[in-house]
Amino acid sequence: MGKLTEPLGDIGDDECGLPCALQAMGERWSFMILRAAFNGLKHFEEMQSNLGIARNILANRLGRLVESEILERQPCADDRRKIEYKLTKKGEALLPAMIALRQWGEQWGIGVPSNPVLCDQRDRLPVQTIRVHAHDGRPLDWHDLLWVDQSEVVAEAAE
Amino acid sequence: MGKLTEPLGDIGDDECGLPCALQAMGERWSFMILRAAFNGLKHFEEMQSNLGIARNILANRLGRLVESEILERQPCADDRRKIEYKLTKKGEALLPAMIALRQWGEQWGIGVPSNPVLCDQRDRLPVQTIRVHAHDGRPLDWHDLLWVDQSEVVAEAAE
DNA sequence: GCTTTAAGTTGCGAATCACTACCTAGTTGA
DNA sequence: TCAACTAGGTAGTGATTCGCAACTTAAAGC
Repeated sequence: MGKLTEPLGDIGDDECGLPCALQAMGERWSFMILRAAFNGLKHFEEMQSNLGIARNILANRLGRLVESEILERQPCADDRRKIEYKLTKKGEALLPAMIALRQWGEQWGIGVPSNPVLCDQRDRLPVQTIRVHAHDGRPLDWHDLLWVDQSEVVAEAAE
Repeated sequence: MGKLTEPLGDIGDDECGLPCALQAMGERWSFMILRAAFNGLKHFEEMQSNLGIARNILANRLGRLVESEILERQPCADDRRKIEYKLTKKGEALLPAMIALRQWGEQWGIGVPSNPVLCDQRDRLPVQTIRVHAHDGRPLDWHDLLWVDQSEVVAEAAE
């Protein structure tokens, strides 16, 4: 039977958040379902027809996302056949990761910014490309980074 | 048969960069291999023992990442048995997406910032949490966002 | 030469995927 | 009230993929 507790066979977590994130989001369709949720799709049939995913896989993924508390599952009041899937805070927190991935795809896959463009509601101007920023706001690249042991960091940051 | 060109059965791309990104990065181990690359691991055996991934899967994933031009494959000059996998520019550009995912895992999975902490080399202070920013730098949440048609955006941005 | 090492490949059983058909509870409407 | 329809699944089936272990090939090292 489908062990729901450990979908990805033990990706081995030292003390890194990435394996942990992949535990919840590492499967093929997870990001696409999340995108659908961010785009306002709330119901099973909606997602199924929109994504073209197999019904049993969608059911399985939705169950897993609910179990991971990325989505919330609540029966509709007005039509008790319907079930509404909505993003939790934890789910919403995946937005930067999703946008970063999307932007990478735009830039390196499709070649040009895809349509529609993600904008700020306030001024309708496109959002920035997602980057890593230093604490003072400077954008950083890979070669500007360093892994520091937690104890050292706390000491210095407390200054 | 192993069509290498389309690893993830047709995730259906409207005009979004996300499906495109998932085409290259959507498989179980891809992010873990990428993390290894960012951490300086360059060789097959190194990655295999470090990640604990099956040899054939690693070989397959590496081939795919090279094919997607995320990694570059070059024989070592000093020891011609060895092959060096290194990140391309395209691969390095995945850093923000990877860090965003790692930070999400830290915050919502493990619960606390994991060890070691990612810092700026310059001042050894931790980097910011990755977020979506408006063009003027304001951090944005999901509800602050809006999808705008490209034609409209260009017109307004040209101002 | 003989052994070791790096980077794969092959074979096989187990798990996962996608496709289609079926099921069940709630709703509509005649 | 009873047939038809709809939302959200489950079941069965075959094709892929995964993970493990064993084998291969080519280059060093001694």
